[in-house]
Amino acid sequence: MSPKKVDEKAILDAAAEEFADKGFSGARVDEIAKRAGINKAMLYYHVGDKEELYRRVVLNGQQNFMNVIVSSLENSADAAESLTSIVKGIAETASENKLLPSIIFREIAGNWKTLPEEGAEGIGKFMETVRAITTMGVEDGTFRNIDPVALQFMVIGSIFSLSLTGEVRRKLSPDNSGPVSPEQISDALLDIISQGILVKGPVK
Amino acid sequence: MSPKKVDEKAILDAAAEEFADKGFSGARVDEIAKRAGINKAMLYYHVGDKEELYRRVVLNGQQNFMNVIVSSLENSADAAESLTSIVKGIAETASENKLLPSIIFREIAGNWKTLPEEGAEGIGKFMETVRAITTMGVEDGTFRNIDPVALQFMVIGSIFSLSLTGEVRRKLSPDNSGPVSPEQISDALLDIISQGILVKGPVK
DNA sequence: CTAATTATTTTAACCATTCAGTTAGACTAT
DNA sequence: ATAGTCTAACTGAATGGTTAAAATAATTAG
Repeated sequence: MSPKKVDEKAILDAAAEEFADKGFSGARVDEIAKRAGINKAMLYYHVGDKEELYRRVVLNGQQNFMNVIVSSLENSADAAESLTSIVKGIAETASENKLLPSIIFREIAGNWKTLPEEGAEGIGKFMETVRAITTMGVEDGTFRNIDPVALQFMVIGSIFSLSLTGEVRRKLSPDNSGPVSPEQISDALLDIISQGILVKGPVK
Repeated sequence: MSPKKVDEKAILDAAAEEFADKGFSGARVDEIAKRAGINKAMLYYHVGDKEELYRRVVLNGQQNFMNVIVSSLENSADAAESLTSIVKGIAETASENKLLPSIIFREIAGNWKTLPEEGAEGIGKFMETVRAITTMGVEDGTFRNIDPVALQFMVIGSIFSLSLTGEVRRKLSPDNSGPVSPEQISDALLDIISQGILVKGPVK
């Protein structure tokens, strides 16, 4: 077995970028090859066809998120801490790696029709995890009796839309762009989620 | 000027469905024609090319949303009421009409590259409106000092992701699917947004 | 009112291009 | 020589868009 000249990671990175930008049907295999600086045929030789590229890219991204989530849970004592940690982790991961958020947003938009089997499985696992946290929080009295699924989609929908639009917002109105960095995003989100928006005490 | 035989609305409805399902690049003009029950050439004759179809469909959907928002604001006395009314209105519109949510989600995913000029403008107006509400709420002391943009994306990201995934969630786990109807969605969202998730009083 | 004429609407077949995927063979290292 | 790595050029299918002519409706002439 001789060493491969072509860096497989470079191909997958290029594919990730292209899929994130254009979606599965919009992505061009020639463009992926070009971004990776190789001949298109190499792409088929080393990785496989367009669907295989997509599968690999989705799985990679999913693994990133699952790692963050799992380690968040391991290092947290109670539900509130878990949620905080997960939100921070997701925001962080989403900012480094816009590919999965954008893919998931597209899949949501298109009713999960392009998603490979393994992808659906990973997302299912993520959903269960968040639900577990919320349920735990409700049962031990830390959280009010809220809908776990609603919270789950609030978290993911909010973080992903904030992460994906950060750059554009900053470009369009640099002074008034709202949260852009992962820290800003998770802070803003956690503040609203945990405290709500209403003033509770007597209005001064 | 003789009356047109082909119903333009039927074409736009078909286009909306196809674009919502597959996105701009995934959508097939032949499929749109088929869904509308007409010959493909008719589509070019009566409406225009693929981009024109997209433009029209996006504008239509945007108008829907703007109508809801404007009438929400007219009939509301203060910021809290406005927000409640807007959330309900958006949830309602998003459920009847999944096309704009899915288009917006795709545009967010792809950094607004496919969106026609007029579309960007409409979305900008929507953003300003929500920001105005939040700012008002903060200034009159109804809301805490929260980030308006963060709230805006929480609202839109949450409602859209909940609306778009409602069917799938119900299909996957009928008993534990979370909010599906527009009422359920807006109630759940408003509950969390306004109250937060944490138990405020002493834990029993 | 009917026939001829003109204008509009519809269709089937077609064209041109894009694009995923292939192949035959060149190059390189062992 | 042999096995693995790479490339330019190609192929076939899909698809956006066109067109020439048929069908239908509207208008006018007799």
